[in-house]
Amino acid sequence: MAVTLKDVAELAGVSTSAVSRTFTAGASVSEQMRAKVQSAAQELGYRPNALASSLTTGRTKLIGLVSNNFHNPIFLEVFDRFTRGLQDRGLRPLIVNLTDETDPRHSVELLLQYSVDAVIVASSTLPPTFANAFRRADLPVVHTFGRPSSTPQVDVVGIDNVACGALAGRTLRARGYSHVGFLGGPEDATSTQDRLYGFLSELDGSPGVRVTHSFARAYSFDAGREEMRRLIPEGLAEAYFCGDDVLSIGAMAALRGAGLDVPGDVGLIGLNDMEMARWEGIDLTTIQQPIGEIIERSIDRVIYLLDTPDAPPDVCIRSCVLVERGTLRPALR
Amino acid sequence: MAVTLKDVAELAGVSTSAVSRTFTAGASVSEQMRAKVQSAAQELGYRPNALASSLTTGRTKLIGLVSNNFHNPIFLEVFDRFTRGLQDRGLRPLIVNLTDETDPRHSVELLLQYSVDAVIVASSTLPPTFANAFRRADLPVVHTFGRPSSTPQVDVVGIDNVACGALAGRTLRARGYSHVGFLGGPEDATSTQDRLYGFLSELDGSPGVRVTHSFARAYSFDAGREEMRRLIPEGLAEAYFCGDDVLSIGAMAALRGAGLDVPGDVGLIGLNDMEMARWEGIDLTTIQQPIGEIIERSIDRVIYLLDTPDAPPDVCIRSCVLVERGTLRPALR
DNA sequence: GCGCGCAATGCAACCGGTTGCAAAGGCTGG
DNA sequence: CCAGCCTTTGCAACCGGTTGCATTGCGCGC
Repeated sequence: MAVTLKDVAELAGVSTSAVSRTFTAGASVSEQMRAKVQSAAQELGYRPNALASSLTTGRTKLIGLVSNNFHNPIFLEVFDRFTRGLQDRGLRPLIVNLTDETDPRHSVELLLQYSVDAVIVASSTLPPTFANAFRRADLPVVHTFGRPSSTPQVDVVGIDNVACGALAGRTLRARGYSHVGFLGGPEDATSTQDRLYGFLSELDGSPGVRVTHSFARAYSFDAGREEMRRLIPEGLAEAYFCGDDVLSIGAMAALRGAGLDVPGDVGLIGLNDMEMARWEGIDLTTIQQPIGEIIERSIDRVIYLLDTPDAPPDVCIRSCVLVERGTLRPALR
Repeated sequence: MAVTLKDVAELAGVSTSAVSRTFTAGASVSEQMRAKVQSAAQELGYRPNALASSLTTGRTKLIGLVSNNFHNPIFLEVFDRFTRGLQDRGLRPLIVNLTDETDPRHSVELLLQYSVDAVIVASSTLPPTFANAFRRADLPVVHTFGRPSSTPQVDVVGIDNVACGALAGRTLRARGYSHVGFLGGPEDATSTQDRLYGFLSELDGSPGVRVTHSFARAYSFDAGREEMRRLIPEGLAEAYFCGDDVLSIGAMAALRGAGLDVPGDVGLIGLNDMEMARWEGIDLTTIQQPIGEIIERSIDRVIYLLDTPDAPPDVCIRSCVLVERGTLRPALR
């Protein structure tokens, strides 16, 4: 069995309170006492039980990390940064992998049972209602990659997808493409809807630019490839703004597989700037989402909410920039 | 504040024991009692506190999941399967992201503080001593993707890397390549060493087959690309067995970037068969590791160890098969 | 009608810590 | 030398559950 507070107290010949205080920052303990306790603790190899102490302190330092993006390579980066960022700050991520089968409500109950201190929902495809459910259970929650709102129910950290759509539209227009396409992610995702809206609004009224759009069933390579293969016989646009990078890479594979050149015959622009976008052989022109900043901010915000549970929901939008690589033709001049 | 057992007991007008038993499978409770308690619990929205109960039961249902592979796309699949598999069985993964900076001992202490019931170490690059550290702390541990041993200190589930190396060697020989190369992962990883050993042993004494080898600094795209670029001016082998798929893809990018054709000028064979290996445009011939089976087995084994902590360490080896795609020339005939 | 066995229930101790409160001790200043 | 204050320490209650044990009550057979 594990070494307990009591064992240490006995060995040191002091009360359990003294031992507890030795391991509690800012408690009133004399130097001798601390030394005595620590040597006893050392000798026994004592480690305080974080879960037991959570009972009285009300803090578990456990943070629920909920996502449904376990198939998108970008998630590797997201996940790496979240786990590192949390553990660097003494917090532990408790992962919930949302699959199609799992009932969303179930994840709320689950995280409540483990008394997580807060929840991070990391997904651009989950509806706002999902994050709200945690809020209703009185859990601080941050929706990372969520849709910005002027009347937010929960904290949101993310990007302005409408602006990204517009940026993509502007970029394609500047390249002189006269027929551009939007090859979106799942139609019901808010990120898809917003990007399309921005894209269309930007190009609406641009003389001589025709815009078409369609949707892939998911943010995935296969979905991008399938949708592009479907489009080829129907007649292609000159360039596509794809839902995200992995979708773009799928679309690129379909195009090249059909003997078409990118960017010679068809241009592509993605969104995310995941690591793979830089790979030689892919070299995708894309809109960069500042993942690192978004995640840092999400963690900082979650920590703030721990001490300020009643803080009004805040929305933090980071701006995106174009990363020029090799899948669009050069700008007109 | 959250609803507690006591609140429910009060509302239902029964003892706290009765409420506790209602939520404990196999406890002695009458039907009326259960109904009464459940309706009270329902009314208050009561959820038992898993952490509090762990104090007396000694079970947290938390499983430490430790890895250092957060940059390899294969880990997406591994991670997805582990988190799903565990949660489907009512267990919660507690992630530890091992970075170069973090002291390995720290992760032991951390998981002990959270009283995890067991630990899964998912990595082919961590040394066996790492997993042993958990064992010494009396935690059941399974080393997934670990090196098989005839005198294991901990449970291991994985593949026979020596056999994989041999399979790769046989495959290349059957294709009639007369100069083959091993482009391994990090030299200090046991998986790299074993694959090289199997590869060399298999080809040793094959008349007319010359073998060279070198190592990339990591299992990553960039490392594979770098190493292949370094090899190009030095003179290439006709085909390479690469440390894993992502390394192969990096090597492929370097070759194609240098104007060489795969498999026309240089053949490639990888290991893992990650999702990306199937992508059009990659179409990598590779040795398939049965990830799904390995992970299922790891989880089953961990669950077994929960009830049988003193079970002698067991080694489970799954066999690998060649997946023929488009990066090797056809077999001789 | 009585004794017995069994199922259902409550009491209270306990899991491993934390913390308010009061007592003890040391130090200060007068 | 004493009063008073502050620091240090221990006691005991408590966090939210679980469980061994004793008690109660019921149904049954004779």
